[in-house]
Parts: sequence; structure tokens; C-alpha cells
Amino acid sequence: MVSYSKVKKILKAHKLRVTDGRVDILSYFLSQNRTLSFKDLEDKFDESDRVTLYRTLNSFTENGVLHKIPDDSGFATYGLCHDTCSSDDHVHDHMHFKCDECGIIECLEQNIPTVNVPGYQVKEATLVLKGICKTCAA
Amino acid sequence: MVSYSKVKKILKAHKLRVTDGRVDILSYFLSQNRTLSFKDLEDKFDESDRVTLYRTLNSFTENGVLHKIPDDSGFATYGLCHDTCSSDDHVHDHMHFKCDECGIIECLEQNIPTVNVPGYQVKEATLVLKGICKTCAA
DNA sequence: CCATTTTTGCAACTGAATTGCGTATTATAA
DNA sequence: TTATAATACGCAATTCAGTTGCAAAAATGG
Repeated sequence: MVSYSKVKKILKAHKLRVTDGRVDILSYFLSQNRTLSFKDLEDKFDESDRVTLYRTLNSFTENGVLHKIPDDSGFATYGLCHDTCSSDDHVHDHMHFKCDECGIIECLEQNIPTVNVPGYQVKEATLVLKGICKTCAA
Repeated sequence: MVSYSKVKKILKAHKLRVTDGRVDILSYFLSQNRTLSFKDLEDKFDESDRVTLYRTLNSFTENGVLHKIPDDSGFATYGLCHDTCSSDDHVHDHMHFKCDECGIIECLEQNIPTVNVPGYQVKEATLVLKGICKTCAA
């Protein structure tokens, strides 16, 4: 269980006002140890306004609380950032995994291997693996 | 310059009827040595119908003429497949590069490095690099 | 050239996401 | 604690990408 004061502290640390909706959404992210899509959140918080949800996800993403993981399907999912992320400084060099079976997108611990392309200046990379996740494979 | 007969041959090889629109679009892909977005094509072929363009891109993608490269922006680009691709058998394990300066997304020759994640069955991977491309860096 | 199948073009529709704006809530400073 | 300024919320309306239905046109194969 995530304490209200902890959630509040995180929001403040990212220069976000503490509102009921934000607390609920951030708590949910903290309680679920996985990435969540807009749809996931809409289902969970079906009483709240869609627009507010969009705005919340955007402000969280802009302020380094969440990072957006693009998906081929066109529906992004969102994952919690590391504590160090802020609005100016987002660093995410870990890989993502999308399971063909359960559909869940996970953040992996492993970082993306460094790739060298002659003549190119590589500054950033996104790597999404697909297959069967640990849970489904077990 | 790409000959009409060559374009025709490619279309037939992928079991696609040879129509004016398809010839134009495929020729354009063959002449430009880069990936193209829906927008690129809409601008180029501004006299033709949007719907037809969407349908053409879809049938090309389904039949192994083009492959779709998802982009964070939500706007996919399309690149020519290797000759070996068909509707049943699409293989693309090369990396892509998106240039921060010119915005162009390129297919790179290099394949995606094999990654091993303990407990996971990796079947597929997509890797997009970002930075400054060869042309812009020069 | 004819019959069959597929594609095209147009209009209308769907669904995701955004914008405008008045109201409500939060942070701040007296 | 209260007044004030800044921000967020909720709702309606809008935008925009992409799709669908259908009749007319074009392509294929005999």
C-alpha cells in the first residue's frame, strides 16, 4: 500500500499540484508494478472525466513522473520513471517487452545495448522486444 | 528512373493488380531512397484521394511491398521491403534511424543485436535510433 | 470483347485526442 | 485563516486520423 504522504511528496517533487485525481492515478501506478495504457486507467477510474485523464497523463509525462512507451498498435502505455527524472531531464535507456500473450508491456532492467553506426551520431534509442513474457512462459 | 515494366513486375510478384495509383506510389518509393509517411505521399499526390492512399499503403504493407515503421509521434512511415518479403513472410530485423534534424527515418543495413532476457522468449524486436543522420552530420 | 473480381472515389462515420471556457480547487502570502 | 492568484477540472464542442459502405470504374483472364 502506498501512503498518501509519499504520493504527495512525489507530486510536489515534480512541481505538480496535489489534486485528488492525480493522487489516485499515481497511487495506482505505484501499486501496480507494470505499465498502464489510457484504456487501463479509463477502466479503473470510470467515474472520472476522460479529458482530465488525458491531461493528467500528459502532465505526468512532461514532468518526469511517467514515460510514454509508444506501441505499434498506436496506443501508448505509460510507465513510472526513475526518481531522477524531471521535466528537463528524462533518461530512459532500458528496454521494453511486449508480451504476445497477455499484452502487457513491461520495463526491463536491462539497458539497450550500445549500437554504433558509422557516420551517424546516435543520441537515443528505443528498443521494444516482443514474445512471451516471464509470467506467461512459466 | 524506374521503368514501368519493373514496377509492374513488382506489383504482380506480390499479387497486386496494376493500377495507375499503385504504379505512381511504388515508383515514388523506388525513386526516393528513403521511407515515406502518409503525409509525404499526400503532399506528393495531392490530386488523389486520401482513402485510396490509405488503402494502397495497407495493401502494400499486407502484401510485403512495404513495411510499416511505427514512430513515437504516432505517424508511421513506410519503407520498401526486401525482395524476399511476401504477404506470408515479412522479415525485417534491421534497425531504423530517425534524424532529429531532417526528421527522415531511414532503414539501416545493420541488424538489431540479439538480446537475451532471462526467463523471456524473445521473438521479435524493433529498434529505433535517434540522433543526427549521416547526411546532416556531414 | 465479355464476365468476374478488384479497386476507386465520394460521403458519411468512428474513435482518439484536443481545445475553449466557466467553475472549482489548490497554493501562496498577507 | 483568509484573500488572491494560479492552476486544474468538467463539460461540450471540435479536430484529426483513419475506416466503412456503396455505386461506378477499371483490371484480369478467358
